[in-house]
Amino acid sequence: MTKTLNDKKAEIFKALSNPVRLDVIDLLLDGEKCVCEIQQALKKYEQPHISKSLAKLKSVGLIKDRKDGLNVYYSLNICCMGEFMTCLNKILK
Amino acid sequence: MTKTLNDKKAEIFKALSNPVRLDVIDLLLDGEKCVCEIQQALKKYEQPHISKSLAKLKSVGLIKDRKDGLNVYYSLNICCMGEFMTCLNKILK
DNA sequence: ATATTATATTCCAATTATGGAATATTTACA
DNA sequence: TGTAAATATTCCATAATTGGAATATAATAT
Repeated sequence: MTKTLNDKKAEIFKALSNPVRLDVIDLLLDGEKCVCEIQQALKKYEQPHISKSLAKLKSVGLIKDRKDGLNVYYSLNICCMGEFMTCLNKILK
Repeated sequence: MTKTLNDKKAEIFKALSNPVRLDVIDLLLDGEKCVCEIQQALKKYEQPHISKSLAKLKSVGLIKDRKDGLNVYYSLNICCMGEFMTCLNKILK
């Protein structure tokens, strides 16, 4: 069965529907980060958990990656994320 | 355990992570609608399914309702929804 | 009171997500 | 080649979501 527009949007929202992955998004809103920096900032989560979170966000196109030696750098791949998060923050404050 | 900001945001995104509920959001972006109008527009889904979809969206504060006789009218309760959907549409086009 | 219309809820089996633990891959450098 | 550091993947038991079917509620009119 072929995916509708809302099927694809639902996948994007599903990728965002997890607090760990939202913690990652928050960090990337501040600019590109390597995995090691993300792990450093989110020490409370296991390394494989963060790695899987990044993979999920990447799989729906929300973030992109770039390799440099041993490091992998991730950054946001969708411009309107910050605006929407700011809006949600206001509503939830 | 007490909910963090990102726990609450995750719940909002979870509510949005379903194509039927996104179909409902699309309709409400056009303005307030009663359940009967939503059912009319989304005939392919069962009535209880639509009712549950509305309940889920309301439970996280994305939409609000208003009763008038036998009818219940729903409308969006978050201003930045349209803007973000437009952004996603562009990316997914 | 009863019937009708509009909407909501409950129950449930099947599917999918979650995160921990162990393991694998990739790159660089001695 | 061998080792270490950075990152990714697989496996798995538990938990959560999904949507259909049946049923319930609420408001109005007769």
